[in-house]
Amino acid sequence: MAMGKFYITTPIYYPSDNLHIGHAYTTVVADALARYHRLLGEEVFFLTGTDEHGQKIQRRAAEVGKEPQEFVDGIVANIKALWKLLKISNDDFIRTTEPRHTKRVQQIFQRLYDQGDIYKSEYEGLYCTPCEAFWLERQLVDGKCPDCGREVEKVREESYFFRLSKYADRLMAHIEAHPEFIQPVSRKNEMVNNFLRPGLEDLCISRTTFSWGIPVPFDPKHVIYVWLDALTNYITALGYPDQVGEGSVFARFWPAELHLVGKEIVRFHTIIWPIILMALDLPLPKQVFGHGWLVLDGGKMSKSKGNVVDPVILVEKYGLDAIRYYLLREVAFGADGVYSEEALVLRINTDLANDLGNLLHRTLSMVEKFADGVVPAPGANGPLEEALQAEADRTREAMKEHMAKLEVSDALSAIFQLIGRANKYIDEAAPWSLNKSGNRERLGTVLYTMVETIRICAVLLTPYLVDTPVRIFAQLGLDTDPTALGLAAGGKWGLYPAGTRVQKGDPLFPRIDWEKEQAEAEEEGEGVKTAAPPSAEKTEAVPGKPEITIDEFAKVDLRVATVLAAEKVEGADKLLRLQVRIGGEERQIVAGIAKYYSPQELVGKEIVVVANLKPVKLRGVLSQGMILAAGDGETLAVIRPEKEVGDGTEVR
RNA sequence: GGCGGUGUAGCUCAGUUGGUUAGAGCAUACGGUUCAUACCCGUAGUGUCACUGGUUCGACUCCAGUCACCGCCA
Repeated sequence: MAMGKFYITTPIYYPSDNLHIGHAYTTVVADALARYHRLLGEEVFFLTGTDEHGQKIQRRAAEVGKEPQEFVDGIVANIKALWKLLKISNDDFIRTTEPRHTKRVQQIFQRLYDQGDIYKSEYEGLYCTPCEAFWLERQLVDGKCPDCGREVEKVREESYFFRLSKYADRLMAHIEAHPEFIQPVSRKNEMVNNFLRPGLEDLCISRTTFSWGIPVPFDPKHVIYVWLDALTNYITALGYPDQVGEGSVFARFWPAELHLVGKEIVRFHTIIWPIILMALDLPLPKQVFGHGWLVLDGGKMSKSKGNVVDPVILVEKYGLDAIRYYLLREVAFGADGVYSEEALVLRINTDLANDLGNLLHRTLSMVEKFADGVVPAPGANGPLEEALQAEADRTREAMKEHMAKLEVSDALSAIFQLIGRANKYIDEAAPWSLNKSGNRERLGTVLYTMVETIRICAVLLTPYLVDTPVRIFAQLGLDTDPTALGLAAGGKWGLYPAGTRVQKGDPLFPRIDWEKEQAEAEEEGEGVKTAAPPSAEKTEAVPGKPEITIDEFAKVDLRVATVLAAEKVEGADKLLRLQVRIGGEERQIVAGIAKYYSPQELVGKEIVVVANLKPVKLRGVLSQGMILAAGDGETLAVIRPEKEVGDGTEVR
């Protein structure tokens, strides 16, 4: 059978900060879809990357005294490490600062200019010089800059514009003719009603107010603004426009089947991007899906709110597949979902530990106890077996139907229904009774059926969980790759070779005692809390600790930080929750200083923090560092630079 | 202010073109089982389907209005 191809993309992320669980969510979903299509036997190209230009990055880099390229290199390394940790199976990773991208963007710009779709004109706006930002009349507060309150001035700036208006009708027609193009449909309505119906204005696509970008090829004082720079990654990564001949990656994979994007960037992907493609005379992507956000109680997570959830910490704590499962299962795709660690633990315990993990564990225990660890050949099927096999087939079909509609959560749900059926089957078939009564043939059938159902579940789970299916296969005594045969063949009943010796191991997912965990976190919090101010007992001897070398001292990254906000941690009388800025980065630090400082008196002050301390949770609140303070238990003083030096400055 | 959406069991949500006792998972209670990670299986629920009015033989499902929340835009 001739198999299709599947080109899927994530947004390219902006490396001004490390990524949080929300970015991981998008990418894990894309990964599951990519793995699923590979399992179907399709040729898949899965692209992700980073959007590295722009004023914000230029400024952040300057704040920490780095060149922009050096700055993004560091963050991009972290992003790549994160995708590796999450076992993201992307086929390429494009950075907009790579020569392969920049030269192609310039080629695209040149072509659009040559054919008259880009023209030079003037942009007039109200400009705040200190903020380097343009504002509209109505955005001003008392005629002043809404950010800093200073005067704005009317500025005329020469700029390049892209003729969006020219293609508006064509785009409208395309959206009407292809209802699946913008998903979910609520997003389509927003785009049509808010932008297309009122009419499109030409788009300003260059800037002269900053320099960190791709220069306009024939007018280098302009840099190409984000639209043409970032969106085009989806084709430059494939080789467009210079490597498009027969047999090229571009020829094979464009147009994309799916651009997965956050709902905040649907507009760019459904209006600007298609029009760029139309101007280039290229086919449009089949679908742009705007998914919801993973929100924490109260709002989108953001650095400044201090509610950022670091996926690295979660993976360390709960394991990769637990996190992947939670992300893929908990949120109905398209809608916003609420993240909470408690919900995560609940999912791990009920679905992964109780249902799936225990199913494998109890099955292997029975194979060991009742059949000396070797899976018997099945005898004749009874009605129970027929029903379960039919259910397994139905599950595979349900999974396919849901995945075709990007209903990842529902697909997983279907698989776990089968797992539930398997648990029920065991109760109904009651192998322990068969063992007691000595009904060997029937017992063999039942044990085989149990094992084979689990094998099929493992195959079905491979798009979502990456380590678990392999572990299941290993415990079942199989040394093959669960994905090897694909979905159709590998999901078929009866492939498990009877006579195989099982290799029972540790439970797949240990149950997590949430209550206990919370209690321990509290205790840990108490411990750190008392450690934060140096303890009184140590003060009698000055050389209280063993000698260290300069290298050992150098491991501690001490930095000046500016306190942006502070508040008491609820339920803890010693703890303050501080939002601090360390150069380009904002963080939350919990410190045991509430008895000595009111929240207000630190705001705006520069303090010194240990920036590379392993993050911990105190009273359930994440603390990403430690502040330095001198104290003897009676008094306590936060260490501050003797004069302002700017946050991010190294202390040594 | 414009456009759109949501409001269903304690919690998170499903509910197809209007049709008999409104569903699932989790949590709760009770029962069963013992192979298993105090696990699994079964049973039981509780709901004025936001509110008001209308259309209809019949509305959670259609229409109008009210309230609350949310999204996009201005």
